[in-house]
Amino acid sequence: MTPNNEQAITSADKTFFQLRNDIVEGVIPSGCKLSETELSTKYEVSRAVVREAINRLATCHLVERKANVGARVVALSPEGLVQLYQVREALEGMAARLAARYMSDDEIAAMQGLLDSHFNKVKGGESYYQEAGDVDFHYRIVTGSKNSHLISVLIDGLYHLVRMYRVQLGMAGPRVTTAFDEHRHIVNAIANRDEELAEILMRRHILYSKNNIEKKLNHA
Amino acid sequence: MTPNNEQAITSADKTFFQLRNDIVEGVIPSGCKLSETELSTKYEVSRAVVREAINRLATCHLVERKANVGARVVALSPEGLVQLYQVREALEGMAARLAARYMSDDEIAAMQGLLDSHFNKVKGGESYYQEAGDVDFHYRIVTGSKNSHLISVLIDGLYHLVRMYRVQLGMAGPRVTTAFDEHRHIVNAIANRDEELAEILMRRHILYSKNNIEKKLNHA
DNA sequence: AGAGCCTATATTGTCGACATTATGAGAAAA
DNA sequence: TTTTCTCATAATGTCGACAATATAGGCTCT
Repeated sequence: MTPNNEQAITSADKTFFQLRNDIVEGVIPSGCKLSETELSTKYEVSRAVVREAINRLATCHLVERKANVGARVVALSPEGLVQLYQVREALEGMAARLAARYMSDDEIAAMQGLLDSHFNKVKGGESYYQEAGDVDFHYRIVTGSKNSHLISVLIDGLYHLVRMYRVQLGMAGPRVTTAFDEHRHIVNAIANRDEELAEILMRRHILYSKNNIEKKLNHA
Repeated sequence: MTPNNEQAITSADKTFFQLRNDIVEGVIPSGCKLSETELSTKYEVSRAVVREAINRLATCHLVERKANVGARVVALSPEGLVQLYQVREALEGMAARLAARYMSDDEIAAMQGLLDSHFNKVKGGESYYQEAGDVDFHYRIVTGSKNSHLISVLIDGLYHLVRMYRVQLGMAGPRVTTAFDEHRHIVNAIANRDEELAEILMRRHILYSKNNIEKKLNHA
């Protein structure tokens, strides 16, 4: 489960979160049309709140909207995945660089502790912690950048799309231990305040990750 | 003037564009509260369309919205500017890399021609073409990346904020000839299909640009 | 007088109805 | 049979009204 700091206060929030989850998890399949009236009856809210929720989904690139026509859930494609990871590489590379610059010593220590616990769990066979651990790791780096643009684009936007690809392509995925090693090296670079290395390692990490997921996509 | 490919078809579009322009140009000052009822009477549209427009402005980070309270135009700050340029550096660096990979020879030739014409104009003393030329240059690189995420985040989002800083800090700015040289080198790298160099040069170009604008901001 | 509560007011959030636009079925003409 | 025009229908876009919430000002109590 993705870290849930965001809490719904308005009704549109709730609808947005629910819709987003249903789309990411594939409950609402890719390419499906989102009818405002239909959803408003289904979720028992006004069409206005459904409309606002759909607009927000559009800014996340989870749905595509055409004026006077409606909104459809985005189609997943190899090109879309490549483009997504190109942006991730740029943005998370910068995030790692800034994390090396701005994270407090305490934050770094906490992240190291997190990695240790994950390592032990994976070593102990609890492989289902893998994705949560990966998400948590990237999440901390991004927030560690202290850059609100970076944070919002990645956490509010791209990460949900990434997860959508992962879920709908059935990525229970291997690459556990190797990813952990990469995480470890990145954290070390950050702990050493080596901005350059942190960025490079993060970019390579994401490139590997892309290649891994791409392989699966082409075989499916 | 920023390249206007986007055309308003719905009434909410028109209101959004108008509001965005008024905010960027400083007609609606930084930090100002955006009252839905007030704007709806002013622009002679329903509150619903104003609401939608404000929501879109929020996704551009041009206004900040709090539930049950309202929206305010973002405050400009040195930290905000630095963060903005950090993201630009990452994203446009990647855009230059991808432009070197994906732009067609025709597109590159056209961009070289554009630079030539700008160079002649600036040499001829028409320095007021400077900003339009700069915008056009960056615009072409970004679209040349063929990456829809990159394009939307930069062109629909960050560029308006960048322009807001420029306008409201009175950047008629120098740095004309040096920026042209940097542009020239970037285009050369792209023409040579040298992805690595294109990215590095673009990142440095944006760093210089940031330092230049930062200097002005601290003196003001 | 000052602190805390409470009410009045204005703003945002939500709703249902109407207006406008896209789309498909069906009829008429070639 | 195919094409094109028309129109019915269903969706989105827009609107004004009502409900819920935050804020400011005054009032009470100490």
